[in-house]
Amino acid sequence: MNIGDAAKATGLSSKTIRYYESIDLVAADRLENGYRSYSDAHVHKLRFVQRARGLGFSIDDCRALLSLYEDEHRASAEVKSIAQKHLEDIEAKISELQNLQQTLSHLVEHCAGDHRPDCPIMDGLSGEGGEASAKAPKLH
Amino acid sequence: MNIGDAAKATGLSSKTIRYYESIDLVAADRLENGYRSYSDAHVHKLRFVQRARGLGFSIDDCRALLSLYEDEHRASAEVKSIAQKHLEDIEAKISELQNLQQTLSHLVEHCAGDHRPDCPIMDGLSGEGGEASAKAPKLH
DNA sequence: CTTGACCTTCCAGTAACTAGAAGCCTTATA
DNA sequence: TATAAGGCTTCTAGTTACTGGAAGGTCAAG
Repeated sequence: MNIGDAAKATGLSSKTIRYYESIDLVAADRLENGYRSYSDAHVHKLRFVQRARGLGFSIDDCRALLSLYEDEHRASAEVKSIAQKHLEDIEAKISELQNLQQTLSHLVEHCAGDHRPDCPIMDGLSGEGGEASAKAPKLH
Repeated sequence: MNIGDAAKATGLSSKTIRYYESIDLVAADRLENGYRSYSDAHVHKLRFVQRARGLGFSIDDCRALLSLYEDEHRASAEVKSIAQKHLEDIEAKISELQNLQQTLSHLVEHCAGDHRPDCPIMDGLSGEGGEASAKAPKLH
């Protein structure tokens, strides 16, 4: 099938599929006219990547997972280790965001939000009264 | 003071401060030798931005917040609206990540993580038995 | 034979920096 | 006074994972 059909079959855009090929993640065959041609196996790999990306795995993780996917003799420990690392990253990011959420919602709650200039949010940002952001770790 | 001292005073790197100037976020004066020169007011603005970034505000948000910061007649409602929008984004992202975390931790828990190839994580990614990632929204 | 829907490649832009190169300025020391 | 270390300058390019758009080739239908 052509790239458009592969796109429909996987939920990825044609652009994305071409991009994946350009970074040597999932290659396609070529027809005589230069068009890309996708088999069921190709589509499976693309869907695999689509699901992994949907779970937040990086492209590099996807690369590793794909090669394990194709490896008959893989050890599930290798897969698990990648997933566990990713899970830890996610959990760390959740904590970060929860910190931010706490700090921010505090500030927002205490802001009148009217026509006057007085604003606890601004005070927090300009460093008045305790370091509002002192504990807020960097995003990403 | 020179950029290096401003960096120490704000917790930002010199590179970052130059970058902020290049995108017209916080400009510095210039000495005769071409060096950037920072006053206390400059440093305050930089720290303001540093705190806002620490709370996850985008550069564009920072730009808006800075101009409100400098505006004697601002309405706190404007500040609050920016913060509230950001807070909602954060909360949305937390939910997304919590979804991923649930799905992933499920898969990870059920993976033996040994030398054998059988792997529920792989099964999930390859689409066997229910769409593991169907509900997982995109990150970012 | 032309229209429209495909397909191709290549270039640029996104967010917010960060790294590195090449070269000037300043300050301290031998 | 020469020089070496360190700080400053600008500019380019790389990071992540795509996305949009331009210019042009291909194919099926009417």
